[in-house]
Amino acid sequence: MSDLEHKCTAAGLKMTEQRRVILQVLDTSEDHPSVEDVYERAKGIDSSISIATVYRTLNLLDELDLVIRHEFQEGYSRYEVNWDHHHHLVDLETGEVIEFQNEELEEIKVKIARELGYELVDHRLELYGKKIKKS
Amino acid sequence: MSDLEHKCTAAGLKMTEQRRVILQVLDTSEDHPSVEDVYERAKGIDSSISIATVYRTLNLLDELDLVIRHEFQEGYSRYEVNWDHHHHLVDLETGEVIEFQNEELEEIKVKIARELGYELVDHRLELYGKKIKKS
DNA sequence: GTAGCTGCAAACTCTTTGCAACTCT
DNA sequence: AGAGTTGCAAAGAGTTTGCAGCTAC
Repeated sequence: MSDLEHKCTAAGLKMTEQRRVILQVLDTSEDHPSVEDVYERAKGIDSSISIATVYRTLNLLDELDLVIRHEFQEGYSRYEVNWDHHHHLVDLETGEVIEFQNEELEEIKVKIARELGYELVDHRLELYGKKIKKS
Repeated sequence: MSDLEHKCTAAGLKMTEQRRVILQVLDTSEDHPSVEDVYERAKGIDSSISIATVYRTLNLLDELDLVIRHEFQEGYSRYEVNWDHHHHLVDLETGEVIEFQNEELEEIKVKIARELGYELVDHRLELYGKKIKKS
């Protein structure tokens, strides 16, 4: 039983076949799949699954904070398992998404929020860039 | 003639009555209005305006970088005039949006991108927090 | 047994678009 | 005059939902 499954049952969710499949898809995806992507991959394992179930499951996982929903200005959502905290750099030429972490950044964000009189609960940072060509 | 109007005509856009109204709305809005908000405010000035025109105009202004489109995880876009560069802290309890700037942050972002082999073109940062209560 | 979950299809929200009429320049 | 713009209504994309049947617990 996977870590994700544990967390779901611990939260009181019934572990149905469909959910098991969706969790497996998320668990083994190295990218940031859209709902459609998750649906297609899940259908490869169990072709009877419905996209409504994918939507409902991803919404549940998002509420439980087991998954992170991204809106990279594309008009739809993309998801990833909420393992470690990191941010994204989107390659504007290829669409490739690169993950990174930066401790200095984390400290500054907390500091900024505190200076404004706020306790930081969540935040999002996305960088958009072009690859530097060697010349 | 407003600064925004100047930039639009300079970009080759025809200055129609509808555009003048939309620009005026954006110019005088202190918040981050949705398309619906802009539409409602514009109708207050010229009730014959259509929401399709608002969508088309905001898309044009976004392409010209005269306006910034935000997606605060709400399922729709919000806009603001691209005057000075800043970021947002969203109050999770009231929905209030607070603007801030931070030079240190700007430097780190450029540095992170460069370390990943990228030239920073654009970026978005949003903080989500709760007001610290005095006790 | 039953509360919760599913698939289906219809509905909903936000946004875009084809078209004929109109209007800036 | 002519290219660009508009309002309208229809269509499109993404997402949610009501319902009857099914399933994990």
